[in-house]
Amino acid sequence: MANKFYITTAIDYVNGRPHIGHAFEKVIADAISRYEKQKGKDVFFMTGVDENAQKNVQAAEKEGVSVKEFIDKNTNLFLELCEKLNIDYDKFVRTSAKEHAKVVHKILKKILKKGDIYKGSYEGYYCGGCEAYITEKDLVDGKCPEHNEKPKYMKEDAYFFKLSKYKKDLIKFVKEYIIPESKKNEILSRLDGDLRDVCISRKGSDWGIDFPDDKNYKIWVWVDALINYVSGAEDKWPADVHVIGKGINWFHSVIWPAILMSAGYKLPDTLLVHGYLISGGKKIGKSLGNVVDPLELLEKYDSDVVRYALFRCSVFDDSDFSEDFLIERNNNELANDLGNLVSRVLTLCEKYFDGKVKKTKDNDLIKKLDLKKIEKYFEKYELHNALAEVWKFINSTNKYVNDKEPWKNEKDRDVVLYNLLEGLRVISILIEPFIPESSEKICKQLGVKSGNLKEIKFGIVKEYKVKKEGVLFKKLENGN
RNA sequence: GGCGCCAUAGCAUAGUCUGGCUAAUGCGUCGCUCUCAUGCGGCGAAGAUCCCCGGUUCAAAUCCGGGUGGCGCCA
Repeated sequence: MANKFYITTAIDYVNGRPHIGHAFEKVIADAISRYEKQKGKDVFFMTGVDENAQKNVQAAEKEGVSVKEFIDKNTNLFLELCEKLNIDYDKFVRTSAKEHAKVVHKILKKILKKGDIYKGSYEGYYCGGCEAYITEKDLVDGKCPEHNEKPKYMKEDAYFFKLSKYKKDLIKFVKEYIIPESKKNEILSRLDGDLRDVCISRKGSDWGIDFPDDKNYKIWVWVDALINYVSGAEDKWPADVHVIGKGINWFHSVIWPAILMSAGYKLPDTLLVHGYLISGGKKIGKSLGNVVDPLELLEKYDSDVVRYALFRCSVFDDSDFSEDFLIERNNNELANDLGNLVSRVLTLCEKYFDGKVKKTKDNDLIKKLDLKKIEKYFEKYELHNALAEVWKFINSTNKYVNDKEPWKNEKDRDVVLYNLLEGLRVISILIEPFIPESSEKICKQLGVKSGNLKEIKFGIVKEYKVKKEGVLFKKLENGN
């Protein structure tokens, strides 16, 4: 199984429509997944939704529909998002599935057997938005700062998980687990302090998974949700990469590994913590009126255009994202740099050789590609840097056309054009993880099959028979 | 309140760990230029007290101390 690669995204709450951050996360995982496939790995890519959260119940009540109806409707929107974004996932999990509950029970029973769960009582403020207890000192004006709602004061008997027991093991594990460094340090500094046991049961709800052997309680939704990574693909476990947003770092960095340690499961290899997309320097939120709806974007723009704009954001740092940003990237980079390059090369081939270009020697174009650097960026999951490096080669190729002036220099025109076609073929491979549809379109016009990483070298195609087919990227009007 | 991160042209960033040529790149602006191409490509120019004050050093964007401003994490 050395060749297997199991990657997941977080599972999304379905208490509302998908927002642009969901799209960002899926696209990151998709690019990694596609790249690993190009490397020849046996990839399994899982994404999905968390349907057992209490906030789904509240949101459904607000709309006056049944919970089931409500989550089905919203889950469909997340499925639609994946489809329109061209997310090449292998499985879409839903935590309302029966098999999921079975695995949750299986794992909880193992933890019970290990003696890591005990009954105690809990007293404190509970925020429905966080679905967690928060301490009094964190309240701002008596409200949860994250969700801007008043937490309820609760006192109840509850089941606790002996998280504190795993402190030492967690510190050791986390050092090799979290990317990037800054997010790792945040967790390490928290682990450096007191690590309290965590309450893992909830009373007074009829939504969610029953606690094993005690129907008075439901399992805390976070425990339930995390186990999706195992229940959704038991034969694929452990995961190679979990892709998550920075808001749920603690649950994935500490609680999740501790559950696995206790239950005697293997641990995941890497936790990739990405940043948030922001707008005008501010967090995107309904109250600020700066929400970017990915499904609306995908109505207006091709999936590759949306994907490309997302990849131009830093994976780890918060980045500004807006429709104007997308339009600019489309016009300057997709249309002018890449689209125009494909167009000019193919026109030259058709004009001078009727589209037929034979293999020649003397390659000087591909030398300008720094593949090692791109691979290095991918290994570190710095997708934005990998993409920038790919674009450098696209720009070098444009410069090569200018320098060689094949419309003027007849004598080595065939050599220059063969080099350019090989360059386009290599580009089609390099851009595939990011903008797969465009990659496919380029291959089609070149008359070749889409390639893998091993085929990034000069002289693979003996003769090209190319056919130009329209433009790759249309220019977009601003503010339409 | 505790711990941590950041501050570089109009904008977005690299460079800081391992101090050293006229501080780099992209967008934007301006100029020149090609004509194969999607009014596109290529070349060039202008534009920065590298947040402030002080220290270490032959030499500081880089290291140290203090200040200011912004951000993150805190069960």
